[in-house]
Amino acid sequence: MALPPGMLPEIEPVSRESTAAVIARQLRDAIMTGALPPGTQLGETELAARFQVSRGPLREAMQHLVSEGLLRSERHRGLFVIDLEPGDVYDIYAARSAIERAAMLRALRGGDRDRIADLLEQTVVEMATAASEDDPSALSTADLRFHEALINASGSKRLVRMARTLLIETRMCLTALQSTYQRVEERVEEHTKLIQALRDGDEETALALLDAHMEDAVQRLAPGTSLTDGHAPPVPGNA
Amino acid sequence: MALPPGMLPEIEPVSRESTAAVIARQLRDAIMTGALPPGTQLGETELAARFQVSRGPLREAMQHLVSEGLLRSERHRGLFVIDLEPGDVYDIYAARSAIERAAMLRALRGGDRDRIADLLEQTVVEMATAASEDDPSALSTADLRFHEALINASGSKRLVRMARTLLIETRMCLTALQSTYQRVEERVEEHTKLIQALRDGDEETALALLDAHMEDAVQRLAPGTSLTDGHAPPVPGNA
DNA sequence: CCCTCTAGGATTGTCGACAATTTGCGTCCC
DNA sequence: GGGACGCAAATTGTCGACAATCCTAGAGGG
Repeated sequence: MALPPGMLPEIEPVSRESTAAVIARQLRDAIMTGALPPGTQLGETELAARFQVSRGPLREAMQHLVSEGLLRSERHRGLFVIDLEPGDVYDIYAARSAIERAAMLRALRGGDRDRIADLLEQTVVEMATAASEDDPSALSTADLRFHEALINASGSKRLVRMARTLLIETRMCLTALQSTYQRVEERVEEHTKLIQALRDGDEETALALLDAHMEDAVQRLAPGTSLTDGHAPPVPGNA
Repeated sequence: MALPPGMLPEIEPVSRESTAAVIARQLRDAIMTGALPPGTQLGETELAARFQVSRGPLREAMQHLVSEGLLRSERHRGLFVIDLEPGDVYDIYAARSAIERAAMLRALRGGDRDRIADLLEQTVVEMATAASEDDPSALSTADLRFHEALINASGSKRLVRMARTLLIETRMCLTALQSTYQRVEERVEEHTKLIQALRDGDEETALALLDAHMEDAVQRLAPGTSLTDGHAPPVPGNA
């Protein structure tokens, strides 16, 4: 170990990521941003040619996305990008509400409230920047990064893992219904208030704001449904 | 459609499940029950021979289990059954608490409280039977089935999906620390009270009982940690 | 005696080809 | 003209072999 530590940061093996992981990430992004619209069929042969790999690694990537819930697989038929029905929007936000509530609780009680608040504020700055530049896509990305950061801050491996798919699905929702969104100032403001409550250690307010945040989103994306009262989703595409 | 409906129930194609899914399920069970102890290395070649399939479908099954979090994959090294550290126990129950709280809320507000309560009571009967026969393994299985039923009753695809891995990990915990468990009557009683609160629609009591149930389990499995106050897990194996 | 380098074995990663299944269309019979 | 049957194309499922990578053990040199 002749090299002093800290000199060459992040010098990692040329291929630190498996081929399948790279492909999965690319497809994830494509699905998330809407480049691959819901319902499209993904042919293995075609994709293998596009990525210049064999069908083996590609299948692996696809299966990963299937188990994440982004693709649905029909045996001997093909793989399709999931399409989100109104019932799914309800379901996604109900699940997110559960996860983020838990994450917030752990952040509140975990100790480093100020450090976490600082991290979150960073993403709000990104939101504000995107808002001032009138870039809805970047705004949604920053929004999601806020929630991702909150969940990461919880320090729970499993909350993080479970949230990954949910946040991607959320992004799909936002992409699909980008236009019908609220005033950007309001959207930024909601997050700012959330951070303040966290910084103050005000559990009741923080959880209430979080619930309201989710409730707002659900009512905007799937009008007529509600998280708090157990009102049935319009299209119950659930098990 | 000459056949009257309801006559031949569940007549499905001979092989409705993919090969990989069958293998994955078998391995899942083996891991869950402790037949494959934590830390075991799973060689692809060896397993492929045991299951009499090629490495293709087998790899697919393995990758599925990896993404579920039951196996950990070290590139070019092999696949290993995860071993749960005390910090993981904390993490598992924190996540379960979040999921089951949400499921309980939806069950409470969803409508069919009595129907759900009946379903749950069925699993408690299983628990009582296992208890009277002094079969700890069956008791744990029934216990898990209670919670699985609760989450299924929520009607949320995503809660169900996220809970699957958690319940398997819970089973691993119970298997590993089977002996140090509480009085069986108490264990059955806790679930019974939970059902009663659900049937009554008493949200406050139901949620409090659920929290207490989780807190009890965590303190038994990982003494010194607590879910409710944010007390740090002893071995923070988290990100 | 310790460190380094090298060769061996074993395991995973990748590939191309073959087999099984499904779907859609064309044809034939009624 | 309507319906059922059967064929063919396309796609997924499966397989065995080859290549790349990593750990281990041993010899050699300092």
